[in-house]
Amino acid sequence: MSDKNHLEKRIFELHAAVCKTLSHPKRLGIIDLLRGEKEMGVSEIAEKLIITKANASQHLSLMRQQNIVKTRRVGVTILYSLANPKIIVAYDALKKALKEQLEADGKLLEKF
Amino acid sequence: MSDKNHLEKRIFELHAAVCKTLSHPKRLGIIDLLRGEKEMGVSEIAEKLIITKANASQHLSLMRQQNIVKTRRVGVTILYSLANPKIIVAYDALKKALKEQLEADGKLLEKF
DNA sequence: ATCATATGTGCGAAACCTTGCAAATAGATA
DNA sequence: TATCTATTTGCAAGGTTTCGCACATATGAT
Repeated sequence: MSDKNHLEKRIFELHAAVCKTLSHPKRLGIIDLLRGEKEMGVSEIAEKLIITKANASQHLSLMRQQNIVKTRRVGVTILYSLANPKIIVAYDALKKALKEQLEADGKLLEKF
Repeated sequence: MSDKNHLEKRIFELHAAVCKTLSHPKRLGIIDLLRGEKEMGVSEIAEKLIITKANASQHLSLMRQQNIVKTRRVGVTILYSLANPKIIVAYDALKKALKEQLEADGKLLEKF
């Protein structure tokens, strides 16, 4: 029991760590940019999200540590892409749950 | 375009806010306790997670603000339950993605 | 080797999160 | 009303996150 509880605790911690990485609007924006097998360099990502390159690099670095994105070097640029496309499934499931919740609350946003 | 971008930004912010709420081990523990239409009082939750009642109440309050849990009063105790069971779908999807990632990394945890 | 360009890193300030503890509240029941 | 119990809230300490800025590094081309 102590063992099982400890394992469960570890799992919650890992799960929470990934959620935490997903819990920033800019990082969600990055995931959305990269969905569908896309690859992008830091500068392009920074430009589309309207943030500094350094800041984009910081977020990407965090996401790489969590194995949410992976990198590939092509010449002088580093292309980022999703390391685990299944993350998108969770991303979409949460978005769907939120959408239905908003609709139920009458605060519906079309285009969601 | 400015409008669409702004809306998207709002959506990322909402999505991120919910992710943030899900990004704490104790709160994931609470969700896990409440899955499957279960209802529980603050004291019982605090006891099972081995945290103080005040702390459990603090986490629950945060989750109620995000409409992740809802409450119902029965006599002197306040029963908490999941407000939006679809959140569990996202929760499980992420867990599954993590599981596969860990297995691919060779760091597999059985019982996950 | 030197330069130009694409990324990454270190640092400090401000904002934010988590916790325990003590005190406050809200119903229920006598 | 007085009181009991379950829950909530206020607060301060300590920790973490995010950001911009300046600087550092890496690769390719000249």
